[in-house]
Amino acid sequence: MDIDGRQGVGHATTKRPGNGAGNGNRNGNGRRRPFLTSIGMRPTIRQLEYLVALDTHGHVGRAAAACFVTQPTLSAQIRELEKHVGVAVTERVGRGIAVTAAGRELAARARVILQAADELLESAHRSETELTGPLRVGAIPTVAPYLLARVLPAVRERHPSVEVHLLELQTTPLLAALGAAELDLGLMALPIDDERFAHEVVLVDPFLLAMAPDHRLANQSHVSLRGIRDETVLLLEDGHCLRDQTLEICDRAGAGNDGGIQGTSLHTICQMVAAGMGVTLLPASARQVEARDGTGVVVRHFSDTKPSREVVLAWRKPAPAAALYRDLGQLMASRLAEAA
Amino acid sequence: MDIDGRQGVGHATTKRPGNGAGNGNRNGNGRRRPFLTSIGMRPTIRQLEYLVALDTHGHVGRAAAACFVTQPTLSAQIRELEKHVGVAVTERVGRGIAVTAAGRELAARARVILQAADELLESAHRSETELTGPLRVGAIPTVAPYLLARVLPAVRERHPSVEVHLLELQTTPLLAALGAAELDLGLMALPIDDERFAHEVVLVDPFLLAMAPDHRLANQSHVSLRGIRDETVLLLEDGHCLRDQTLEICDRAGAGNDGGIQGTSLHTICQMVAAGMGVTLLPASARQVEARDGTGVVVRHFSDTKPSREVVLAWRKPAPAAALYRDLGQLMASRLAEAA
DNA sequence: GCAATTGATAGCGTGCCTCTATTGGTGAGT
DNA sequence: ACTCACCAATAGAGGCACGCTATCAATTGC
Repeated sequence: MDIDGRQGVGHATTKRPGNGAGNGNRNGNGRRRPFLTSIGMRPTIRQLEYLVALDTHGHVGRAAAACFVTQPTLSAQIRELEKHVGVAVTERVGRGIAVTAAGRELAARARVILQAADELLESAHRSETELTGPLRVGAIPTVAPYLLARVLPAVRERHPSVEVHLLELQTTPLLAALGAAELDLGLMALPIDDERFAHEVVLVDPFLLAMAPDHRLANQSHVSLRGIRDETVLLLEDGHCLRDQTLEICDRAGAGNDGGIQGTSLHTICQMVAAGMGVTLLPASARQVEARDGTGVVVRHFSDTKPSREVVLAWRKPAPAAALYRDLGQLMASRLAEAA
Repeated sequence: MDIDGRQGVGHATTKRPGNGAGNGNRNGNGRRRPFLTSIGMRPTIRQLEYLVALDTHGHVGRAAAACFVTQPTLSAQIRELEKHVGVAVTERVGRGIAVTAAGRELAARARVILQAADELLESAHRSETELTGPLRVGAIPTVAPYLLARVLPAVRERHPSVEVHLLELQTTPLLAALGAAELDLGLMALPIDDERFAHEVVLVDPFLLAMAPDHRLANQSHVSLRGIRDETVLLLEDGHCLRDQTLEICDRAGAGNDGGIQGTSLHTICQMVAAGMGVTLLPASARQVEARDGTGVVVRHFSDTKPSREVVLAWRKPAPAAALYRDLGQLMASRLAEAA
């Protein structure tokens, strides 16, 4: 269905039944509405309602009463519809009327259309308290693999008729897409230095120190931040916010980092850790996936400071569904909290 | 979908966006249109077109141009739609707009509706040259079992999108139903003494004399009409036009008929004939079914006069599809002719 | 910072939809 | 056979809503 497409439906002589068209066929640009276009050539919803009522009651007067209009009104609109579609839908029989076979066919189709219109209204009404339709969600790569599986069920449950489209993007392009309304929601980490966006914290995600099981720090139950000063801390490649957060923490720990080794994903980094190439800061949310038994990676909590990142659900402040987004963020937070 | 039914969709505060309602909510009977009814609460087709255009182009100006209206017009209608359905479909982003998730959902539904409306138009257009929809056909019992199977394929072929509803009725109730527009077509035998109906002869159906194989007339290749004077001619029960036609032919042959034995169907009559209870006049159209090998019934042509009935397709003269009906009758006639 | 672009708003005109009142036509009752 | 009741179509008038032009507010790009 291309609203712009001109389809070769005949009937060049018919005039649109439209609603108060002013001068109708011209607009300011001097462009002329071509006939043979699908715009404005369709019957009115109202006419379809009248047709259905007429088919249902088989009686003009009662059909009009059912539509809460007078009999001449319904008669006129039915005649208008007949003229417009080029086929007789009624036939005088005795002192009443009968609906023709073509009319019954059209009425059946009209019922489908009215039904669809009602469902559209219902859907719209649902949209006031519930997310519906295609919801485009962006998630940063260090969050998507670990948290989406845990929060999406909640989304589905709270908003059954939403259709989630996922996109994995790094923070900067994610925010750009969010700002351009190419995305509706972002699942990412603070900070977000942009006044256009609001957010709800869904998880405070502590960093753990990940290392090979035979690492010298592995025999302690906790490690101090200072302990990583002399370690090779493996980093993600540029663009990942997790890289920046890791660098900042290393800086706080007084550890210089040359940034020589870069991994393309957290999973890759962990495999390098398992290979004994170094340690890394692993978000606790990734622990179950990346540091479970058999992965060759173990984690240790930090003893003194508790470095962490805040994972948030973000959206454009003026988004009409902002309230729903915030509720959704809170729901995600509670689900993640009770899972812990 | 009951056009009359009040469905409990909330939104009592919304006002219909309707088209020039005059005083709108009242009609002459003093009846007041209740809120919470589905009548007039639906969005306009036009608004749906605008919404689809907006979703397609993501740009108010271009969407308006695609709809051949000015930008303020489209903007206003979109806002009207938003007010009406109670949900925001656009969101300002930068100097342009974006369609919200709810708006995309509504647009998707709107596309379906517009598509259905286009199909309705196409269907209506087809109805000008082709029968569509539920076609209610009545056939008399002495025609239905023998001719329907031979003419229905032609109907299906010529009018693929018609849905034939069959009813077996005797002539009188058939004409009554046809006159009351409870039927669209009748397949029956002449005469039709009613000026309200037109007809097209589809078959001249000669009467044959049916008898048991060991009957005294069976050894002749042809029988004369006089030959049935002394025979017991089995008759259908009252109400069948075939009974009246048989009686008239017997009268012409000078045969008195007491009408003592009556069969409920032609098939029953033939079984009685096979049992040697008498002879009967059998329409040639029924020959293949009722007098084929193994039925115990044989037929002989009449030698002198050629009595027959005319099977016709009948319809109300003012029926809008009268021309199509006549064409259909001619098609049936040609199909039956080439089958012979 | 200025100009161009985009969408929203204001104000106005036209025409379609709706109404009331009436006519034409059919069917039923006396 | 005539009259009355019923039904749908037609005529005429009015009001609201759609659509237009003109303008403004806001944002982006030079």
